[in-house]
Amino acid sequence: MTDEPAGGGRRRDSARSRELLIRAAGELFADRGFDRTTTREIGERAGVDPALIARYFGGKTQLYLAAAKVEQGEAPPADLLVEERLRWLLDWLTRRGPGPSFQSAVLPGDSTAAQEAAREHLRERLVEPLRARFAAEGVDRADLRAEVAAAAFAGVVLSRWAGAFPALAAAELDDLVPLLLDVLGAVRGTRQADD
Amino acid sequence: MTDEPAGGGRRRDSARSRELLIRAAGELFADRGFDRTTTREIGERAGVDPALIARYFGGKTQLYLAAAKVEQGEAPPADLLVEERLRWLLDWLTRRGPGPSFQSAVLPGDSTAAQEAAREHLRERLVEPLRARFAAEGVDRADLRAEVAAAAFAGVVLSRWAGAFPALAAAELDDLVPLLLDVLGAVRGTRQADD
DNA sequence: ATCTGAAGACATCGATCGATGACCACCGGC
DNA sequence: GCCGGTGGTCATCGATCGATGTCTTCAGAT
Repeated sequence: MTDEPAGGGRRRDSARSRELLIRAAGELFADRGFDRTTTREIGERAGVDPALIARYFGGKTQLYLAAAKVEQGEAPPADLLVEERLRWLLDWLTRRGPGPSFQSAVLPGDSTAAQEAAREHLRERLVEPLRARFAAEGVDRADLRAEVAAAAFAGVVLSRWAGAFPALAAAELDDLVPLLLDVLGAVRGTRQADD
Repeated sequence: MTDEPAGGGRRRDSARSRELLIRAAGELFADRGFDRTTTREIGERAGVDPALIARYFGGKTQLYLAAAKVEQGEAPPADLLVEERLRWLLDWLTRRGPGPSFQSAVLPGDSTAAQEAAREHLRERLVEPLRARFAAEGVDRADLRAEVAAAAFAGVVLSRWAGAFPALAAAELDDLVPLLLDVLGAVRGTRQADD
């Protein structure tokens, strides 16, 4: 938190090491997911000995939880059907990577503790705002519609990051946002289009 | 290929072992993905020694490719905007699991050979029919729209299988199909709705 | 100057996984 | 009734990864 008044940067600083580990872990988890990220990679990127992960956090899983908590502070809940929110979230995800929250939605059987935390995170941030909106709009099956929209959004975000679809990966935000607004909005039922 | 005329079931039959391995591998890969499936699991489920995987196929990756080829024969390309096609595919995926084809769309960096084969499979089966349809309908950016629809569909299918979203996981096909038709169709642009 | 506890570096363990190769059992042909 | 080849079993290797424990180094109090 507080910068060190003594100049030159101190060499022995557990708080700083902790922070470096959390930052590196957040980036790597966001990029590769939980399983495919090794503690050795995290340590290397952070410039910190991987053994300190066990020392400071208790293990890889707890480090993940700590990183997820930090990430949660950065990304508030967002109603995907509000253009500026959608754009901001999409931009944030494009720069930072989708993170294990999204991957957890889509993959069976991550390490259970991390898995459940990530899914809860996702439900709070994405599904619940949509569900509340649909319920307020009087749409039936608000929960199902909200979940379908969130799942579709997750699919698009993850595919875009993974690079499986060339045009999607290369698409500009300005092209993607209106397209996604259409798609996600259609979860209410295009046929009757109550708006 | 040819069934054994000598009754009682033969005990030494490499063709049958191969087939059992492919079937078990297809199920497990579909359920857990490539990385999270071990050759030991495959062997156990198939009732065949895992060492035979290397013998008959050359390795886990080649076994995956063989299983994917079989799966490809079962699931022909499908235009997601045709209700019966969508329903059939959704039902097939619900029973069998999404398979690594879908997971590959969404995850960065599987084992490269398998990864690329799975993605190619997906592009042929899902994206191309949609792209052709959109192009025929005169919609601009047909490729991007087709990829967004495929990505969204992948997200829904994977989430449903993974069970992250309770209402989605519990939803009946009859409720899901019309909802998905709306969502995927909206990729053409709800606002101007050229239909 | 000395002592002490925290911070960090290093070696290594135990488990897992894919793959390999040696070995055994059976079947058909001569 | 030996014999060769095929199908199958088994022990084990090498690599990877998370975790643990020990040793060293340094900062600050006395």
